[in-house]
Formats: sequence, C-alpha cells, structure tokens
Amino acid sequence: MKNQTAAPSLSAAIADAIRSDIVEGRLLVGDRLPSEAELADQHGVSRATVREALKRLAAQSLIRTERGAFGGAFVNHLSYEEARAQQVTTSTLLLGMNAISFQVACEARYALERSCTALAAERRTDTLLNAMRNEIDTQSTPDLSDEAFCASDVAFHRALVDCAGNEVLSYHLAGSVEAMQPLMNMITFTARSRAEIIDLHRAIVAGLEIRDVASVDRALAILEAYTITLGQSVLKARATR
Amino acid sequence: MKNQTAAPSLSAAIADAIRSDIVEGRLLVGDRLPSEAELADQHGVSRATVREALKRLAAQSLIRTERGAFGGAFVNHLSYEEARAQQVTTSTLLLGMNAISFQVACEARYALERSCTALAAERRTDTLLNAMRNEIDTQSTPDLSDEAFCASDVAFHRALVDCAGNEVLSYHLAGSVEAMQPLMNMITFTARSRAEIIDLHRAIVAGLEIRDVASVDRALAILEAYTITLGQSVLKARATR
DNA sequence: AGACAATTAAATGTCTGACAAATGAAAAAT
DNA sequence: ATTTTTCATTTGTCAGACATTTAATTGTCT
Repeated sequence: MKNQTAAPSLSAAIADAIRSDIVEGRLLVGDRLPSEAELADQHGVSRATVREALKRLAAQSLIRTERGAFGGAFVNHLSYEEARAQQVTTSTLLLGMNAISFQVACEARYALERSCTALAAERRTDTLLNAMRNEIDTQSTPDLSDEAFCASDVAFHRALVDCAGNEVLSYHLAGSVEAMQPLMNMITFTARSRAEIIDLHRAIVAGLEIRDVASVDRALAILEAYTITLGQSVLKARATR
Repeated sequence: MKNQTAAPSLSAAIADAIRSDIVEGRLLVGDRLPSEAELADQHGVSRATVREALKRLAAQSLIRTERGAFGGAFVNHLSYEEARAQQVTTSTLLLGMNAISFQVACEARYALERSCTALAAERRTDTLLNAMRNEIDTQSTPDLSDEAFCASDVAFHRALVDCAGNEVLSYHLAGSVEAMQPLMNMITFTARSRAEIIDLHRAIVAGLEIRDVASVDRALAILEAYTITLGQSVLKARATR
C-alpha cells in the first residue's frame, strides 16, 4: 500500500526529489545543481539515469542546462510566457482528449473572460484599446482566411484581458482562452457571422472606452450566445449530412 | 525561419516531433509508439537519446511507459486530475518566482472565482451545498491548525466552483485558486478573522441555496476586501518590526 | 602592462554495448 | 483442460568512451 502513485523508476524518483527541492525552496532560482557525475554519485546511480531525471525537469521548464566549463543544470526562472505555453499545451490536450461539448467549452471560456470586465473597464489604456481596434481592422479585411480571423480574434481577447492590468489574471485568462481556441475553431465563419462578431467587438471597445462595465458584459454575453448558436448549427449540419 | 526557439539538442528535437504527432492528432490516445530501438533507428540516434526524449514527454504526462513484452510507450489519456496537478505546479512556481504582490494575487483569485457565481447559483446541488457546510463546520473547530484551516478553505472554494456544473470551468478555477494558496498562506488567521471568514462562507452558502447571485457576489467581494486587509496588516507588521 | 591567441579543464551531449527485470505469449508438461 | 516452463520482447539501468562547448588560464607578442 505504499506505491499507489509513486514512481517505480529511479529516474522518476530522482526527478521528484529535485523537484521538491525546487518547489519547496531548498533550491532557488539561478542555483546550479551538482554536475551529472556528482548527482550520479550522490544518488548511487549511473549518469544516464541522472540525465533522464534532468530531462524530465527540463521538460517542465524547472531547470535549464548549459554546456561547457562552469555549465550545468540551473534552476530556471519561470517566465509568464513559458508558464503560459505549458498551460496551453496541457489544457489543449485535456480538452481534446475528454470529449468536451462545444457548449460547455464555450460557457467556460466566456465565464472566465467576463471575470476581467470590471477591472478592464476601470484600467483600460489607450494603447490596449488601439491594439484592439487594430485587430478589428484586421478582422474586417476582405478575403481573410479563417485561420487569420481566428488568430486575430485570440489577439483581440488577449488585449481585452490585459486591460485588467493584473498580470496574474492575464496569465490565467490568456492561457484558458488560448487553450479553448481549437474547439472554437470548429466553427467556419461566414461573412455574415464575421460582421456580427466584429460589431460586438466594436461594442466591447466602445464600452471599455467610456468605462461602462454593463455594456461590455452585455456584449460578451451576446457574443457567447451567438458563438453557441454558430456551434450548434455546425453540429446540426454535420448530423444531417 | 524554423529554429528560433527550437532546442539545439537531439533529444529535445525528437521529443518535439513526437509531441507534435500527439497534439496534432497523428497519434491518438492509447496508440503505442514504436519501441525505443525502432525510434532510435528511425531518427538515426542512439537508444539513450530516444529515452531522454521519451522521459521529457512522460514528464508532461503525454505518454506512459509499460515494461515487458508488448509493453512500450503509449499515448496517455490526460485526466482532469493530472492536468490540474501540472497546472498547479507550474502556476505555483510562476507566482513564487515573480515577486507577485499579495494584492495583485488576491485580486486575480477573486476575479476568477467570481466568474462562476452566476452558474453556481443556477445549478448548485444539495450534495455540494452540504459539502460546503461540512467545510464550514471543520473551519469552526476550536484549536484547528492554520494549515488545516487553509486546507478546508481550499476545499470550500473548490466545492463552490464545482457548483457551476461545468467541468472545464472547475478545472481552470480549481487550478488557479489552488496555485495561489501559498501566497494566501502568508496570512495568519486569528480567531477573530476566522469567525469573520466563516460568516462570509455561511453567507455564500445561503445565497447559493436561494439562488441569489447578487448576495453571493457581495459576500465574495467582502471576502476579497477582508483578505486584502488581513494581508496588508501582515505586511505592515513585518515592516515595522 | 595590455591585447590577443592557444591551451586546458570541466561540463553536457551522444554513442555503444551490455545486463537485469518485467511481462505476455507460446510451448511443454501434468 | 490446466498448470508450468520457456522464451522473445521491451523497458530500466549501468559502465565506459568520445565529441562538443565554453570559460578560465596560460602564453606570446606589441
């Protein structure tokens, strides 16, 4: 009854030990780990095993390795970008593997996104508002591909969450919204639906500009309902085919 | 234009290649990868290098390995629990390494948490409400340790987000709330502050019971303000010491 | 003394070959 | 028919070697 989730392999055990040292603060950012040969000695294993353990940690961006004299493995400073990239990978896979209905995903996405409206209306900057306007211009381009439209949509919503002026919130929201994009992409956007979406984007920017939380909330709610409608019509079209 | 951030090491490159195969659906859940020897042949590298690549993927829970005949590396089914555990590790480290102010963390936490109130009020079940009441009872225990109080607090808020009845939302919210707990733990809870918090928890449950979104929102807002006050007094006490 | 080039030591990255251990399937024995 | 044995396959680990990278050191020239 001791090894229910514990790793049966040495390399996993060593990785866990070092991971604990990092997460619990016994190893600090920038600290250099002993060389692979030393770690092998300390743990009584071969260098190959130690290397496998270090690669596990590197895969989680917990450490970075440098070659050459005075190189080695260093506790990595985890940047927002790295963390977000990992969160997106994990979440995207999770959503892709668990038969999430479009409606559930959509509901979650907009619920999360709405959590920043109050702060965004209060703190929005001209720089970010202009960024959002630029994305709207991009979205209005005729003959824009679906991928480009979606990419611009992500950029728009990312600017929206950045308006809240809270980096922690931006990290979580940007990660969740981006991870759900593949599900959102099940939709094919007609010219008609694009125009509808762009109008709502304009309403969001206008609401932020005059710091009117309610109108931003309303626009997001309509956008959510409209997106779900689009998703359902896609599913219906598939079912009858 | 292909290798701007790409890893210069073979094992990282091979890991990336296989990761793409999984993320982009060329390998499906349950599929077995070629044996290490075959992969080594295919990529023209040694088995040790392939193994390092596989360990990177295993660290992200993308694959699992089984020993023995007809064993090998299989594309893993990523469960909500595994994904959440990884998200918590990453987010906790991110917050710990980036000098986040208590106020920013708190603001983000409650903003995210509030995103589930409307759905929670609509869909709350008796089972979850009772779970929340049980946590309140636990929190009311005299001589409860600070750790136990915090753990029960996390359980309470987790039940709250589960009330929204959206598993995707639960995943994201539970992950964010849990990751911020270490920052919240900077606070030491006096008997007075515990009573205050428990009262607010009761208000939240009562609000959910009668499906009164506004009262739940209000209680969360007060909880946020109160938590920030507690955090500031801790900082002030430290500064004058 | 200072600037530049060559050397060197330390470390990771990779390869090779080997053996141990686990495991399911097939063959053999009962 | 059932149990046991054997066996091939595959991962886990080890030991030793060489290649490559890199910063510090040393040497040389001005």
